[in-house]
Amino acid sequence: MPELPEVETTRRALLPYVRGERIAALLVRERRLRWPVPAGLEARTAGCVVAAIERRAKYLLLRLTRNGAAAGTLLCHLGMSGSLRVVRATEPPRLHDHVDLQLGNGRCLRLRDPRRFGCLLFIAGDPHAHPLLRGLGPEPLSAAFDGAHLAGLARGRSAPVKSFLMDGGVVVGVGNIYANESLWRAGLHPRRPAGRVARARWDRLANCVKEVLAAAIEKGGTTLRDFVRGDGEPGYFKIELAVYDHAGDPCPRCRQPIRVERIGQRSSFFCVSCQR
DNA sequence: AGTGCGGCCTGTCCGC
DNA sequence: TGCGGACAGGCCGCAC
Repeated sequence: MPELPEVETTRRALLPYVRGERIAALLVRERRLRWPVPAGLEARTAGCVVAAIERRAKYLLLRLTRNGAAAGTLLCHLGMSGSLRVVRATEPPRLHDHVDLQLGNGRCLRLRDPRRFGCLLFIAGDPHAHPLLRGLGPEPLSAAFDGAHLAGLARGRSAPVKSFLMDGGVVVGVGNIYANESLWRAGLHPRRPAGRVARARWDRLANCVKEVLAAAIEKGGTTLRDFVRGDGEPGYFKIELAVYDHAGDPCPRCRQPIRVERIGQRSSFFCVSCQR
């Protein structure tokens, strides 16, 4: 399940193989993703150069140029089962390999997404003005994300702090796993109403989010080779998780058993003893 | 405006 | 062993 660290790891892994390469052809085998892959995308992208790969939240942005001038952006989201890999153009596609971006260097950027929660869209103008990106909160690892930002938005909000933290308008890239881990690290009970979190605790939470995500990205760097080896699965890395999927296990801090409850339709793992 | 929830999908796991 | 059902997940879009 690609969360922000996985998406960023993917971006870094693809960059050396894709940046500056010409698109020989775009091949779409399955258009039915979260939104249909736009008709005519093949013609729009063929001959373009992938000038850069950026990331915004969990979206990857492939900046295209034609004759050196901006020619639009491919916007890709991996949903929860998606992966992007660089393979040799001759490698036969497997089940759920929906899109190939065939490159001039004999390689191929291959999108695989069994559950089809992901998307591949084209944006002609400024991608950050696109409805999907326009309303997003700050990047969690940027300076704009801090305790003051969280405290300001939380004023008067009754939603559980966990739901608040997973709201993309508040901060991007904090999915269920990292929300659980960050709240445990910060000692915050996931059900506490966001409007009733003391000011100093927002500073702590912001720092914990940054630490958890940065550590995961660092871990991802150790498995970069898996992404281009072209044999098996895209090497999602294992991260040591303190609470997520550890119901009943002892809390690493106080040894009390980890509880699991549903908050906002999501499984929430926490320690009743040291999260308040 | 804020909040909660349904729906999109398939692979995996569990119990019968 | 085979089968059905629950569940996991991000996140849009709707209803209140």
